[in-house]
Amino acid sequence: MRTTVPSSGALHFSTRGEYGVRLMVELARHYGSGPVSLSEMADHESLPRPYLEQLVVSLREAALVTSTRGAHGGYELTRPPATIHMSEVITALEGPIAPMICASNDPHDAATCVRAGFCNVERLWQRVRDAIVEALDSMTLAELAEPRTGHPVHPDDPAIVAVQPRTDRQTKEPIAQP
Amino acid sequence: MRTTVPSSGALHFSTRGEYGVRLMVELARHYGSGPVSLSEMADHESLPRPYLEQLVVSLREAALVTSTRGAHGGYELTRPPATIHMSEVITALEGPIAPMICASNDPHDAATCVRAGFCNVERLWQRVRDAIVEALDSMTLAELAEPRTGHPVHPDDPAIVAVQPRTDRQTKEPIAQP
DNA sequence: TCAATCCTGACGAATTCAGTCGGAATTGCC
DNA sequence: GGCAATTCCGACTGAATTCGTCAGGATTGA
Repeated sequence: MRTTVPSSGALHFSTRGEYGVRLMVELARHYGSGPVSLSEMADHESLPRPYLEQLVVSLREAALVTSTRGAHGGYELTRPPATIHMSEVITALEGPIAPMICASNDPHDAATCVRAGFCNVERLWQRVRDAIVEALDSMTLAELAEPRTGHPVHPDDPAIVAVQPRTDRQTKEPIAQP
Repeated sequence: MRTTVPSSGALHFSTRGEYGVRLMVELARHYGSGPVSLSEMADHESLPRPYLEQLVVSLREAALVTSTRGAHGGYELTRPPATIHMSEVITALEGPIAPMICASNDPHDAATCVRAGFCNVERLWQRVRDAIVEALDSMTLAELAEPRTGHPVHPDDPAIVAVQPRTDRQTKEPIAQP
C-alpha cells in the first residue's frame, strides 16, 4: 500500500502493474490447486482487496485468469505459469507499452501522432519501447514464482542486477562511442 | 502541444521528456553557430515558450547546455552532439529511470523499498530498467539531429505501420541504420 | 537608453491515480 | 431453503501530479 508516493523518477509503472503482477505471482504459486480467493491474496500481500477487485477485471478480460463464483470460489491461471510472459500481464494491466504516443504498441494509437513521418525523435522512443517489450517478453511468471534461493541481499546489491537467466536480447547494434 | 492527451498506455514519458529532447535536437542542429534563443526554438517546434523555460533549467543544471544572457543570447550545447547520450538527457529532464521504486537508478531511492530482499518481482523491474537504460545509452543526440533524408525509410514509414495487432506477440522491427 | 534575452517563483486548471463504497448475482454447504 | 463466501459491477472521491500560465526582475548588446 502506497504510504509515501516517491514521485521521483521517469517511466513509472502504476500500482496496477505492481499489484497486478504480485497477484499473478501468487496465483502462479497455487497453480493446479484450485481457485484462490481475492481476500486470501490481499491478506497475504497486504494489498487492498477492493482495489484488487478492479485490477483482476483486466486480467480476466485478457483471458489470463478465470474466475469461479460463489463460496470457495476465486481465481486461477488459465495457462501454466511458464507459458505466461510478463509482457502479456503488463499490457493487460496497464495498456499498450507506449513511452511516447508515436511509439505505442497499439498501431491505432501510434497513428495519431501528428509528427509521424518527419519527426526524427520517434526512432528513439521506438527503440526504448522495443527494449521494454523485449525485457518483459524474456521473463515468464514461472521465473517470478519460484522462491528466492538463499542469497540474502543488501538493498543496493549489484548482484541482483547481474541475474540474467536466458537472455538472447539482440536488437540494437552499438553505436560508435567517442 | 498536447491537444488530446491519449492517456492510454504504460510507461509514459512526460512532456518534459518529449519537449526537452526536441529542444536538445534543435540545439544539436545549431551546434557551433552560437546560442539559439528559446523563442526561436519554441516557434520552430510549436511548443509553449514559458514551459520550455522551465525545462531548460534542468538541462542547464545538468550541465548539458549553457546560457548566454542579454540580447542575442540563448542556449547552446556544452559538448558535441555525438558525445551526449540520450540517457543523460532523459535523466536530467525526468529524474532517474525507475519503472518501480525498487528498481531506481538512484540507489538511495531503491533502498526505500520495504520489500527489498525477499521480493522476487524486483528482478523483473530491474531487468526492465536495465533494458531502458541500455536503449537510451545506445543513442546520441547526433543521430537524432541528422536530417531524415539520408535515411533508408521514407514518409510512409513502415516502422510505424508494421506493428501487428495486439492479439499476438509483438515483434520488434529492426531499426535501420544508415 | 532600449529591446531582447534569460531567470525566478508563484499560481492554477485539468487529469490521473489510488483507492473506497454499496450492493447485486452466484454458488457450496448445512 | 437458508446462509455465508465469493465474484461482479458501477459510481464516487480525495489527493497528487502534470502541464502549463503569469508577472516581474536581472543581464547584456546595439
